[in-house]
Amino acid sequence: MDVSRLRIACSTCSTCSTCSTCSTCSLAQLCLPFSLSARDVSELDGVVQRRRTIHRRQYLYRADEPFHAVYAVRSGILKTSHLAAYGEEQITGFHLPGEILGWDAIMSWAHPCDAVAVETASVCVLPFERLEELARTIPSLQRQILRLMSRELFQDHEALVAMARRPAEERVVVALLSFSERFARLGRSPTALRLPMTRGELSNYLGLAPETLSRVFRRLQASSLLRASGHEVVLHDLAALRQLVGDGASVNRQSQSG
Amino acid sequence: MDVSRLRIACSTCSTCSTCSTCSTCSLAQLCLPFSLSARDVSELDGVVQRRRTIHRRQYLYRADEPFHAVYAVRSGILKTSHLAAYGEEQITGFHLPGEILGWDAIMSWAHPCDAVAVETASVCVLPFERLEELARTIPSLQRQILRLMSRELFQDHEALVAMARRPAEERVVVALLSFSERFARLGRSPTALRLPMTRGELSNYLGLAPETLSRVFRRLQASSLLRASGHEVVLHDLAALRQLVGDGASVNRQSQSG
DNA sequence: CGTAATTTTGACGCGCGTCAAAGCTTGTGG
DNA sequence: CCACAAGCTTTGACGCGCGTCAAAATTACG
Repeated sequence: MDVSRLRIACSTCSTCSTCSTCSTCSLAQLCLPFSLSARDVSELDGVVQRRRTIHRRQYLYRADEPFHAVYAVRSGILKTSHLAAYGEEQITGFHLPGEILGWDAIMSWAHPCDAVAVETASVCVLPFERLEELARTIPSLQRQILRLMSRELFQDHEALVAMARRPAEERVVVALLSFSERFARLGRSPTALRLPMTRGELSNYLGLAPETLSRVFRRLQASSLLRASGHEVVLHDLAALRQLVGDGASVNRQSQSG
Repeated sequence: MDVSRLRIACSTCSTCSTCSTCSTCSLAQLCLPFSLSARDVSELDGVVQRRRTIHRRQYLYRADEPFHAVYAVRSGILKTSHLAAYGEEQITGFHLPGEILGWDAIMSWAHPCDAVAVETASVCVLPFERLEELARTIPSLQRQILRLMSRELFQDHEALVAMARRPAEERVVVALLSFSERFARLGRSPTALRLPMTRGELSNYLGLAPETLSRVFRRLQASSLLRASGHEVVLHDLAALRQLVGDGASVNRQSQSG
């Protein structure tokens, strides 16, 4: 799927008129690989007018809250975390600009997890029922919604596989490479990463103790595969890192299309 | 969502004319909580005509095969398994009658995993593009597809949480309780389970060594919480098992609606 | 009924979680 | 702009849960 073929004009993004050139557009994920009629464009535009800003540590939504909308991240990073037994939280995802969260609430019509800003973030509110209606009249939008949910399923399966079979070091590298690719898609550097979440959040996401994550970082640093200081991480050898986790292509085969 | 309100007549299921009374109907998952016009019914019916039988150990589809359809399980159990690094497989799900698999292929238009019959199974082929078309004219079908994918997202997150935070024993019990509920929904006993997969498959699914699973079963048996012999497992005390994993309601809050 | 696959059992070791304490950041108020 | 406090991160010591290996017991299947 060639990103350069995106042709929808999108008024929510102030820095561009066509999504094909603007990788940080909050609606990159909803922008369609096919052209839309002017009418469709204006309707889609109408859906995405409302914005919300969520400051660091604040909730976008909480578990058990009624479901009204999904959210496209415009800037900043959010995390979704589930309550595990007992009291402990488990982070199931970090959500970068251009990504959409909230799909897991459709079934029960309530959010099954908390969504919290890891750093101050801005999101675009996409009222679900309006999106649904619109999807009926715009086939490529319907397809795109299914594609996005499908991708999330795929990614969750990848995460499950990593959790079940990979040792600590590989899990960390898998996560770093995932961030690298997603940042690259946003036009940022794939090697100089700014990870605003705490070590504790990252280790929780990976199913590790913070101490273990720290030790893994130390070891990777000793092998000069990366350099980490605070929230800045520099990956020195992407190829070597990819090789470490036994791949380079297959792990994230799906991640470029969207 | 009251199952008794299901009113769609479904010709693919020979044992009933209305899904409200037939819990084993292969299309239970697609049957809608709202009534449909006679025209809608016949169109939906047309989509689900084709069947496939898959014998034990045979593939329904393989990783990287092009995507054409999702599949509703009519009878038997299938597993979906991903290739992990290196050579090792990781089972990401078991699929019981009434459940639908294949949604994770929409994004890349190719199946990201293998689907194999754990015991001889029969599935209903649901050509995706016809389903998509139909969803445009039947809003409640569109909604239902989104709900099903949403539920799978939710369940994957639950699995992730269990994998990341629960010790071996709890993971096993969580899985057993999940099977119990799903069998119950099919009108089978929630306490006398027939688990056709091998211990190796079950342990793989749980991210454990077969030896560990065996020992966990022995311990649970010693506490007379259950009795396992071969593929037959009898749960003696559902309440105690639920308490063991710190819950009974919240873990599967979403599982009854569908 | 015999051979292969699966399951169980025991012994053992290691990866990673836990605990505790010492650096290091970050943010706030004087 | 510095000082102090609260939180975050790192380090080391230690123990345990679970994976690994090996072999016996059981089951499945031709």
